Amino acid sequence: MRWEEIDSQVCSIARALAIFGDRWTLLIIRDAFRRVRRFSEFQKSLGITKHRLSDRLNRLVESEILEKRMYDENRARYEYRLTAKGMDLYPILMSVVNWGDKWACDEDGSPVVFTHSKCGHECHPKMVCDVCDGEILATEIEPGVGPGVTQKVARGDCSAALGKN
Amino acid sequence: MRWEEIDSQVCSIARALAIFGDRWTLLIIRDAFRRVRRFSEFQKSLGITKHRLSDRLNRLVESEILEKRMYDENRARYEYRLTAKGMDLYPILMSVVNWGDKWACDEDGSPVVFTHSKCGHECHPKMVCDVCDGEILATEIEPGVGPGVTQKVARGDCSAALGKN
DNA sequence: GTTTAAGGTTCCTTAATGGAACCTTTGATC
DNA sequence: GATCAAAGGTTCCATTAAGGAACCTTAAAC
Repeated sequence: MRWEEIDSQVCSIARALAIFGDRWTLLIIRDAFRRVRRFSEFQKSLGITKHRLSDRLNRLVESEILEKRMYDENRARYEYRLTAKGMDLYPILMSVVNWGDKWACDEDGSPVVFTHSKCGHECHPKMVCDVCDGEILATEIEPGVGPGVTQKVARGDCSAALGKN
Repeated sequence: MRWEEIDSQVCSIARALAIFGDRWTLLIIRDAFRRVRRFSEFQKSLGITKHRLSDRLNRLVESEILEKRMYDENRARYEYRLTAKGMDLYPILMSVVNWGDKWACDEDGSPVVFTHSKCGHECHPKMVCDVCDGEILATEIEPGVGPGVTQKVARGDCSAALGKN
């Protein structure tokens, strides 16, 4: 299978990674959350080539994760801002930060700390079950076939074997 | 900057993505959580070429996310299993699933649903503040410079400008 | 003694990336 | 009014990564 075909898998991870699972894209999104908005700012922050940045920004606009907005009519200058779809990527970045802080850090500690303005405290986000509020652990979660598969099988769109994905 | 140099940034996201932020790697980890363990199983599940899979598995073993364990002494057959460091990637995958279910799904719904064995209910993981238990929203989190930067600046290891990263 | 399977490696072609140079429009500078 | 710089790109080319097929090795299976 080619990389471009991975979004044909009936899997939310594969479909999501088809959008932002390549080099640079998540770093661009990280910068967008830091209020980086202009082409040259992204380029400076990332050190990516203009060509590559242009390509990635266009793909993110196509995917509706960023929107391109003109901020200077005379000079046709644009900025890129997160859409609602893009803002929803926040928990992904936070969980990456958490992992990085724990496993990819030097002895000095976390480069960035986060304050939860709602409660006023420095916080370490954690993932919990929306039903019982218990922390999510890999060993306590049992995956099962969902409607995205059963519906297709019922219609004969795909074989039952796809349930694995 | 070259992609291989991104882990030189004083940023947990960059350091983490240097490990698993390329094509295929997170999908391999996804499969590992599904109890895929053998070379041929990964290959079958992903459709990736043997060459590429070999490269990615070796890198994951080097990064101590997977460990290579012999399961047949006679034939020198190995399996790849998640380490503690690898198991800790679970929240990242869950947040990717959540996003994919919401934004990269067809009308049929989620391909996979998750049951929290601890409470017995189907659950949708959410990210909360470990202090006040309120849900984490991008607009309510204020990032600040952490010890990973201030320590380095204090020692003169890097300029104060790095605080941005 | 020929096949088969697991778990790779080698070799070659095609696609993605990195780096530099160049382009266009406007506003500022001399 | 000519020149220069900045934003926001595009073009071109060399290098690196990915995809595909063929091949290798070992031991068990037929």
